[in-house]
Amino acid sequence: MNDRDHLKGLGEFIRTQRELANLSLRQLADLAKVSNPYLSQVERGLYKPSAEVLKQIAKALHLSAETFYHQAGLLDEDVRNEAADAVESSIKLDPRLTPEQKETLIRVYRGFVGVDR
Amino acid sequence: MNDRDHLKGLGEFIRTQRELANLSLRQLADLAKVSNPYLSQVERGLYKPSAEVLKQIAKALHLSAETFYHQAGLLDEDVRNEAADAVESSIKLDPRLTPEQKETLIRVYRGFVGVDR
DNA sequence: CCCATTTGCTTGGTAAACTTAGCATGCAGC
DNA sequence: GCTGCATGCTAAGTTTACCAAGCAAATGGG
Repeated sequence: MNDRDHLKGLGEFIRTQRELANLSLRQLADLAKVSNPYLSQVERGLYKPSAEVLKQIAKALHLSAETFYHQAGLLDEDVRNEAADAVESSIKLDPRLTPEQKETLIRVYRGFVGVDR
Repeated sequence: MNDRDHLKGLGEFIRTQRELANLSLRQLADLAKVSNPYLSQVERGLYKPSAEVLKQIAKALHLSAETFYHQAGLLDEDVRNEAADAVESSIKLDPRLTPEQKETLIRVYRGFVGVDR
């Protein structure tokens, strides 16, 4: 098991978030005040960004720094799979969703993770 | 105004905590798995430790990593829509989902709640 | 006193984070 | 066709986090 596997995960996570925000690599790099080649390398898992860079990226994407630290494995706690139930329960608790929409989302989610309840 | 001033604050903070715990520099260095010269330099504000080192130090001192990140100025911002974003962030953190699946789920979710970011 | 141990620090080096300049492709308008 | 601009990437360099070895001052026991 490569030590840098979780790094790659972090990079993919950043790239996904960037694309969800419809930002180009250069745009995000400017917002986060890092060079674009460096961001490129981070997203491909070649380097692990410092916490400050993570913080800037988080800010640029309007996400919490905690989210990124967690993804980067920088927050000590529990590698528990409570994350799985977190998706379903947060869906169930979201007041903006109708019951039908909740059901749809959970179905899609379970299809992805292969849960069979 | 020197850029390293807040760094010095962090170093002093670490040193204070270490002394409060009655640990020698070398002892804490061992616990945190860093070299003792390096810890010495960190405490005097010469270097800014990575988040991982901070995490190890926090653990060794039985303090929360958040405390240190905050002290290091790595955590300040953005405590906003915590509840409203619960669905999205839990999706993002779910290790069983591929980036593509996360993207799909979030798109569906945003479609439902009518978010436009 | 002497020796051992512990304290924090300096020096010199390596590896990795991060930058600047530039390359290649793709797409818009002319 | 070109031209210009945006995209992401590579190559080569600088900076800095971090380590191993070792040094000087203090402490304490014999």
